[in-house]
Amino acid sequence: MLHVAEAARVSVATVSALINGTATVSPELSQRIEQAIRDIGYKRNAIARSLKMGTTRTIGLTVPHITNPFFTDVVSVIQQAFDRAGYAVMLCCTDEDLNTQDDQIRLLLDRMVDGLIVARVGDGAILKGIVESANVPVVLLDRVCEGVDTDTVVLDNQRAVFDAITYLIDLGHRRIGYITGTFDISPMHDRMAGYREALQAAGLPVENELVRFGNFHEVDGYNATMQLLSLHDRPSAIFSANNPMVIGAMKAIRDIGLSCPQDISVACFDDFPWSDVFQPQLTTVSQPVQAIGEQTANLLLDRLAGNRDAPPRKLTLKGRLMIRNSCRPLGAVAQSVSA
Amino acid sequence: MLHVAEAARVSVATVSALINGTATVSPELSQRIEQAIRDIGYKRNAIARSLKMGTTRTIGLTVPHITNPFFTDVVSVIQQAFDRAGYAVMLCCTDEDLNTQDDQIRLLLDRMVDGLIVARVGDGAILKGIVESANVPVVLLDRVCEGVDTDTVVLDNQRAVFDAITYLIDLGHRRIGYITGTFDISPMHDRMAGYREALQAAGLPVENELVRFGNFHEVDGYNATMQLLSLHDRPSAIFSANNPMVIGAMKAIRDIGLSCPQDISVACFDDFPWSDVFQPQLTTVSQPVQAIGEQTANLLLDRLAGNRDAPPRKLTLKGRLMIRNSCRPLGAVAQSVSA
DNA sequence: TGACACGATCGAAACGTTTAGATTAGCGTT
DNA sequence: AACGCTAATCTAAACGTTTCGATCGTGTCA
Repeated sequence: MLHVAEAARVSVATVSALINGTATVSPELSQRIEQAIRDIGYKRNAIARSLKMGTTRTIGLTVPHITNPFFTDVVSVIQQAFDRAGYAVMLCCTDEDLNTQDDQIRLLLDRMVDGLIVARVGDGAILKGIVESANVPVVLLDRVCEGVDTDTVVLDNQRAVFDAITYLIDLGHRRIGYITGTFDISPMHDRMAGYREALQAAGLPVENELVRFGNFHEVDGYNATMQLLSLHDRPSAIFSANNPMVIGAMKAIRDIGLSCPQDISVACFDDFPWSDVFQPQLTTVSQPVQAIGEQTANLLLDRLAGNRDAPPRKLTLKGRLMIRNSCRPLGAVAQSVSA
Repeated sequence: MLHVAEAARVSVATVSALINGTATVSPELSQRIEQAIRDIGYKRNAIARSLKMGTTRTIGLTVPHITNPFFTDVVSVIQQAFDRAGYAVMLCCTDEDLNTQDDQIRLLLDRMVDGLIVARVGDGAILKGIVESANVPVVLLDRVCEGVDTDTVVLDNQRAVFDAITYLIDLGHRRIGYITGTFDISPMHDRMAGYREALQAAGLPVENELVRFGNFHEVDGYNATMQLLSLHDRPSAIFSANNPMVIGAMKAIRDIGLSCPQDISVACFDDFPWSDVFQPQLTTVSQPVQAIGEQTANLLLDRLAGNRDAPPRKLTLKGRLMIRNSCRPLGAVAQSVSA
């Protein structure tokens, strides 16, 4: 900017005024300045601007895994929304690791991001401290964090799983295997509650041997399913509480020589774009990713626009059970077995 | 830092020296400073530091779509690599739009990113100008850019498609539909060359009616396949040059009442994590995403480590044909038809 | 004609760091 | 006792902006 000012024989203040439109500058000088800008190829240094203004027009976004299609879709929507609003997005993947997450959030705050969207991981204690000491708005995505009182967008997970399990029960299933991630994040907790609630509502027992834990990855779903299928009285249906693990479940079913839905019914949380096309067409709980992404972005953009003092807002969206052909009525299975 | 200095009764220079270890500071002052840092909860302002140092420890990454599993995987690997190296990643999705891409790259450069990874879009002319005027290292990912002489990581696309089409020909297919994206990006150009080459090597004609263009999205694959299937003499196999479009192709096949591989064989570029599990199990060209991501990151990290003057390096990796069950020997098809 | 308002422009401080060079103190040498 | 050397510390400039308040013509009005 100094060079531009010199070339146009004006002060830097005038150049700044013209660029930002913060004061009127005469047509004559305007033209000289614009010419100089073109000649020199001047670009405003956003870092210096950020330092002076105290705002970076950048937000931080942390998600557990970007390869999980749910997060991929949501990240994509969020990225577009902030792009439209002239913000850049710094993306971090925490890989479901607490320390990584804390490091990354600190990194983002050091860089003076104007806001933060966090699909958190693990225990919320440190997060709570960070969020409270940071003086930027934070939106929690997908996962609530007890004790952290801030804007949040989540799904009604309990209800969604309740519906899915109830559907299986209505089909005649009585022993339903359940593969879950660890309970330290709220969706896993709430989904499990939906499982329990559905069984209890149908007067069925919640059997510990039917509930298996994994660490969200495909391999965990594989191992969990192997265990479920080697049970003495094996389940007739399996529900996976997330989407990568169901791939593992399907591999286990294949490797053990069974097939879905003939031998075992399968449903899971989170939809795939190809669910309609490949066999078996999975019955899933579909999350409104577009809405989730947009609402999350809007909550943060609203805070960034200055609405800092409004009380925390919590948005709860509804999932939708997408019934396809991966679950069979148990009557039919029983018949074919007895036949 | 000023407050810390005051609280510890030292100068800011000493605080800076201690924090960065750029000079020895006495145990006594060290302790006072560290205490003050803890008391105040001081965090170094990375923006001010960047302004002074001329480096942000941030890189920019632009990809056409983050929802394309290929880019998702690569982005994930790159993100991890830079995370380990202490860099933040600014992610931008260009949505295959040239103007969006140019805007985003300019945005990233204004923010003084230390380096750039670009999976480019459209015509490379503007990109060329931007890259040359930017004085940061740039690595081209997945797509070369004629005229832009910089580090590049690509797949041997022509060879990969040659292998895939040759495989189909060996199965007995003679009329092979080909769905491609526009040729302004090098992979589409090279893949098409592989298609031609394979046909010519087998003495088969390249028929225009069998080649359909789309804009990379699922819906384009759908439309293209609809056109191919309504041809008077319809193809016995279809190859999709990217991965979202094959989903559309499968939907078209289903909607028209055909099935794969019984009625039509299908193969495509880019693997899915679930290809092994769902039916039909797609035969695909698998890219070594881990290696691509790592090599790309390494090239840039090497430049960032100071190796600026080495000549541009171009890495070409090999794809791998994953043969599954979505392609049928044409003999068998012919028999079942004639039977 | 002098006072005044107004529009255009500029000078300089500030944002929070890093760092070159100056200063100071302590200590051994001669 | 004077000197020089080293280690520790500090002063102040610089990075590239924004912005407050000052300055300076110019035209208007009493």
